[in-house]
Amino acid sequence: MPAKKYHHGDLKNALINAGIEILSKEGVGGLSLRKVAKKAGVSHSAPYAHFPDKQSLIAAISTEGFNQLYAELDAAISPHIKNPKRQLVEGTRAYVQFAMTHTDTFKIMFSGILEKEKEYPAFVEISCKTFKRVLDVVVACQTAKILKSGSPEILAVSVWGQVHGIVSLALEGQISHTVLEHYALQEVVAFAIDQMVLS
Amino acid sequence: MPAKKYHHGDLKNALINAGIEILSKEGVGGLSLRKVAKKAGVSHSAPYAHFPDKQSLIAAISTEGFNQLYAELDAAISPHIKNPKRQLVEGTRAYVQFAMTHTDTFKIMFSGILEKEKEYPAFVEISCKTFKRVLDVVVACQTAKILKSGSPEILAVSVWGQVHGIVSLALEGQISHTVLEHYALQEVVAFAIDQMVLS
DNA sequence: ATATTATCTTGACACTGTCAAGATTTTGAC
DNA sequence: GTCAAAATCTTGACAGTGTCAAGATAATAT
Repeated sequence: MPAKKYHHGDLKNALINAGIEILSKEGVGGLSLRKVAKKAGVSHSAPYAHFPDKQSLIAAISTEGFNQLYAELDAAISPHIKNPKRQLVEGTRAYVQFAMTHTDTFKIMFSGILEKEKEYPAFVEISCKTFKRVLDVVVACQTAKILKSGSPEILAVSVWGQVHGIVSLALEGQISHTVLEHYALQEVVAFAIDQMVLS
Repeated sequence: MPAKKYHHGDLKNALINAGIEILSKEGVGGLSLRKVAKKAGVSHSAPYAHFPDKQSLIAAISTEGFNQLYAELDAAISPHIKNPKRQLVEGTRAYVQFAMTHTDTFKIMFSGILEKEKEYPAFVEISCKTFKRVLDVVVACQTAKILKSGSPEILAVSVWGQVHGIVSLALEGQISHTVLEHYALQEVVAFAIDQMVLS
């Protein structure tokens, strides 16, 4: 860390990381461009040299979140090339783990705070890449007769939606105490996935 | 509509309705207390006589949304007392329909914009009541051997999460074009639910 | 070395949520 | 019915926000 120069050197990434940090400490509501700028040690308008507007910074943070999610998913799945069922189980476990560990990043990625996601190519790319990874696992499970045959895309959406929905409801406090007091979220999701598995 | 008096008469509900209207026209990002006040024809501070803060108005709007969701769910389910499977099918259809028709109300209900939902008793009540309604259907399906036996609460969470997750992903544009171009959202959800049904 | 570009600062603007002080109306106690 | 208290609404102010314009500074290219 050199002393503060006029030019920051890597402000763009510094802003993204400052944003992620604020997000985890103050939540989505506490995330402002000016706070991010201050945390990065620059003036309140400096971010505009790197992001055309706040939405664009949010897109960058979300993209970074997706990159991390993909990495964790892949790390959980890859060791089990020969075992489709464990791919499914460990993948969903990693997804739930990510959501619980990086709650607010997860929210900003999926809760519609980012309004025109299609306008951010990097976001679309990693988002599609992630879905493709899910698709791979689903196809592997289909050929192993662990999941029903049929359109793999729809089935992948079903599986992802299943996990995503339960996690989302839990994060919003919509899942009744009687459930979450007796079972950990991971168990609930595992149960749900088990519901879809054949035999 | 009487001419404008100093006292509005039913400002609280007028504010809620103005909020819902703004929500549907400008989305979550366009919802501000001052716009709501203007639309209701009062000064920018008038809302504070009825809501302690913006979160509280959002809670009221969300509560109203849940009331409507419950009503539509119930209307779709009740006609089929003797047929648990149709209860399940028509209930999910109504849920998807609600989300597609009142997209931004749905978002404000479930996307964590409301930060401390537990502090709003009316919200908690209708939210629990809705879950109970889902639970009823699930139990009926279990006794009819249409859904697996086991903890009905977890199963209800699974079913609700399944539908909710797919709908949420679709609303956020996270479901690939190749899926949503060839199948309507209702079909995708129906497929997913069919996946859980026995036989 | 100089011109161009990228980066950053300062200052301003309209908009936001929120509060305080006061005006107006309704309600309740007698 | 009168009058005090409470509820409702307005006006004015404040700090914080996203965003833009103008200018300062540094890096790059010619």
